[in-house]
Amino acid sequence: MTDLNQKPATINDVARAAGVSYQTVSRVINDHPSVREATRQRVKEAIRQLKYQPSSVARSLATQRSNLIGVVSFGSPEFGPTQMLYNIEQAAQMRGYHVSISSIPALSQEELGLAVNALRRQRVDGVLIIAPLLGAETGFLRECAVPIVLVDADPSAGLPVSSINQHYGARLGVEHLLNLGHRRLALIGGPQQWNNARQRQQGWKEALLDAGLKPVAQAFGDWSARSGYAATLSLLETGQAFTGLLVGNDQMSLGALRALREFGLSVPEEVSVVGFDNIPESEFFDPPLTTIYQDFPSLGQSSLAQLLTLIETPTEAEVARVIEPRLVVRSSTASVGSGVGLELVESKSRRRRKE
Amino acid sequence: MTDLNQKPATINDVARAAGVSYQTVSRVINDHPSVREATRQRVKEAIRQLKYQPSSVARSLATQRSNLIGVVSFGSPEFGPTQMLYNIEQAAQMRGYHVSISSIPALSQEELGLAVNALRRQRVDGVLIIAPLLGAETGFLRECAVPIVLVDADPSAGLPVSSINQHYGARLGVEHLLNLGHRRLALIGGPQQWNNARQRQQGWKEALLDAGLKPVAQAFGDWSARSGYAATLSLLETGQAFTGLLVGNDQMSLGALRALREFGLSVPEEVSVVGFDNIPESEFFDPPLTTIYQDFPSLGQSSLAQLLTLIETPTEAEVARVIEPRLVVRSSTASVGSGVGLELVESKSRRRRKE
DNA sequence: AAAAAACATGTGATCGCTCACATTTTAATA
DNA sequence: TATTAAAATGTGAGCGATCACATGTTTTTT
Repeated sequence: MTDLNQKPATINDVARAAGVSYQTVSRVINDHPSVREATRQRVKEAIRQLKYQPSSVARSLATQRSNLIGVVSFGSPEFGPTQMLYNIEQAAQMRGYHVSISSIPALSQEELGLAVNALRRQRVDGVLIIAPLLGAETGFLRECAVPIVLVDADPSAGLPVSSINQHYGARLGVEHLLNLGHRRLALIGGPQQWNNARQRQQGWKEALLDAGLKPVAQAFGDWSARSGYAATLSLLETGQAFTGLLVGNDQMSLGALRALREFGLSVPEEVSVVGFDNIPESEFFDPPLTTIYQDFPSLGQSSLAQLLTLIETPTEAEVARVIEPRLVVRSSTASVGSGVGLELVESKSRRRRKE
Repeated sequence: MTDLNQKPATINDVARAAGVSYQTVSRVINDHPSVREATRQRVKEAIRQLKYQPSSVARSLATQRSNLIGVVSFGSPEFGPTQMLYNIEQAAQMRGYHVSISSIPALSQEELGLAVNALRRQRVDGVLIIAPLLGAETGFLRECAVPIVLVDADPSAGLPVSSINQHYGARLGVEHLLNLGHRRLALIGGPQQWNNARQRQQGWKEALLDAGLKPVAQAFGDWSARSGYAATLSLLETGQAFTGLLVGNDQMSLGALRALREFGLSVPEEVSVVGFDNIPESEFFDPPLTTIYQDFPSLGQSSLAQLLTLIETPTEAEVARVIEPRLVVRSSTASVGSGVGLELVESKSRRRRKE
C-alpha cells in the first residue's frame, strides 16, 4: 500500500519535477490557454507521476469559492428527503459542485441554526434545506449571509423555495374520489408540524368544501405504516362512516390498508384509498395503490438549479419554483357503486373483527 | 437580509475589534487554557458581534486535517445504503467530523477511482465506500494514499471492511424454514454483482447442502418489488415445486408475495417466505413478513468508528468488523403441515390463474 | 524587594493555492 | 534586421488560519 503517512504532492513538487514555475502548473490544471503544448505535456506527465491532486482546500482559500454546497436534512431518512438528497448530489456533481450533508435530530430553530453555521464554517457556497419548515420558523435564516434555498417548504417562507404543489396534489386525490362518486371522505394526515402534511390537509379540506361537502373525519400519523394503521383504526372505531380515504403518504397507506382489512372492509369495493408519493413498492401493495406521484428527483434538481443561480447569477434568481404532482390510478380506488355501499360500512363498525 | 456580498469576518477582524492579536483569538476559539478570563470574554463578545465563524478551509490548510470524511455510494438510493449514510453522518457529527458524499452511477473500477480522487482533492481525512464490491475490484484502492474502509463488502477484499454476516443471515433463514419442516427451498436472489447478494445465495446453498438437501431452484432480481414479482413468477412457471422461499430483500419479497397470490398459492399455508432487511413496512405486508434483520444503523456507526481509528490511531486499526443479523419471525412462514401440502403446489403450477 | 517561575500575549513563517503584475521568449510586422 | 506585438513564463503578495517561538506580565518564592 502506498504509504499513508507520506504527504500528498503539492503544486511546487510538480513544478520542480517538470522544471517550470508553480504558476505554470496552476495554468495547466486550470486549462489556461497560454501554455505551450510541450510544456503542458511535461507538466501533465509530472502530475501523473506524482499522483498529484490539486488541493481544493488551498484553492478555496485563495479563490473564496468552495464549490461545496451544504444540504441540511431533518429526522430519519424518509423516502422523499432521501430521493431528493440523491438527486441533488447527482445534479451538483454534474455542475462541478460537491455536497456536504448535515442532518438535524429535531426541527427547532436552534438546531437548524447550528447546522447552517456548521456549513458556513465549511464555507459552502450555498445551502439547501430539506425540511418541512413552516413559514414562521425561517425568518432568522435570512440573517445567515449565505445563499439558501428551502426545499419542500411553505412558499410563503420569505426565502427562495422549491416545492411541490401539495394543495393541488390533495385536490387531485379528492377530485379523483369525487369523480368516482364518493361523498364521504376521511383523511389520514402526516405530522402537522410538517409543511407538506399541513398543505395536503388543507387542500383536502378546501377541495371538499368547494364541492359542497363536509369532511367526514381526520386523524394524523407520523408517516410510518404503523401510525397509518393506528390512525385508520381510530377513525373506524369512532364509527365514522366514509367510503374514500386520502392518506398522507404511501407507507401510512399500507397501514391503512391493513387496518381496513382487519376491520372487514375490502378495498376498493367498500373503501377507496389514495396515497401520496408513489414509492416503488406501492404498485405491489394489496391492492396496488392509487397515489399522488411526487416528483422528488425533479424537486431535487430544481432546488439545486435554483440555488446555483442564486450563487452564480443572483440577479436572475427566482423566488419560488413549484412542481406539479400527478395522480397515479391503480386498484385501491373504485367507483362507489362497486361495493355494497355505505350502510355496510356503518354496520361493520359495530361488529369489528377483534370483538 | 444580511448582505450576501459582504465577506465573512476573519480572525483578524475579531482581533482588531477585541483589541488583541490574532493569535489570542485563535486561542479563544480553540479553548486554549492560557487566556485571561477577561480577555476571553472580550474576544467572545467580538465574535458574537461580528458573527464570526472560523474558516475550516483555512484551518484545514494550516493543520493538514480537514475533519471531513468522504462517503462513496453506488446506484440509486436503496434502503440499506440510505440507512447507513444517515447513520454515518450522525456518528460523524458526534465525533466532530463532516461528511461529503459522492455517488457513482455505475460500479466500475474507473468510476470508483474518480469518486475517490474527487474526495482526495477535498483532502478528506478518510473514505467510506458503501458499495457491493467484490474482492477483486478493490485492489487498486490500496494505492489511493487515503484511509479507506469498505462497508458491506467482501471481507476478503484486502482492505479494512465493516460488514454484516450475510452467510449467517441466509443460514438463519434457511434453518428457520427447515425447523418448520420445509424441505424444498427456492431462492430469489439479488443482483449477482452485489457482494451481499452473492453471500446470501452462497449461505442459502451451503445451509441446504449441510442439511443434506438439494436447492430446488433460484432466480435473481434487482432488489425491486417488480423484479421480485417477475423472478417468482418465472420460478412458478417452470413448475418448480417449493414450499419455502428465501428472498434477497423485503422489496422483492413484496413482489414475491404478489406473484404467489396471483398464482393461487397462499402464504404461509402453502408457501413460506423469508425476506431480508426488515424494512419498517415489512411488518405491514400481507402477511407480515418474516425476515432477516440487518442492523444498518450499527453497520454505519461501526464502519465510521473503524475509519476514525484508522485515521486517528492507525496502530489499533482492525481489519474487519462483522455484525450479526437476526431473524424476525412474523406470519409469512408457517410449519409445512399447516397448508395443504406439496402436491397442491405442483398441481397448481399447471392450472395457473392467468391461463 | 529582587529573582525565578508561571502565565498571558504577540510576532514571523507556513500551509497550497490563485491573483495581479513583471519579465522573458517567440512570432509578426515594418 | 530592427521593432513591436503577442504569447509564454515567472515573481511577490495574500487568502485565513495554525505552529513554534519570542516577548511581556503577573504571581510566587526566597
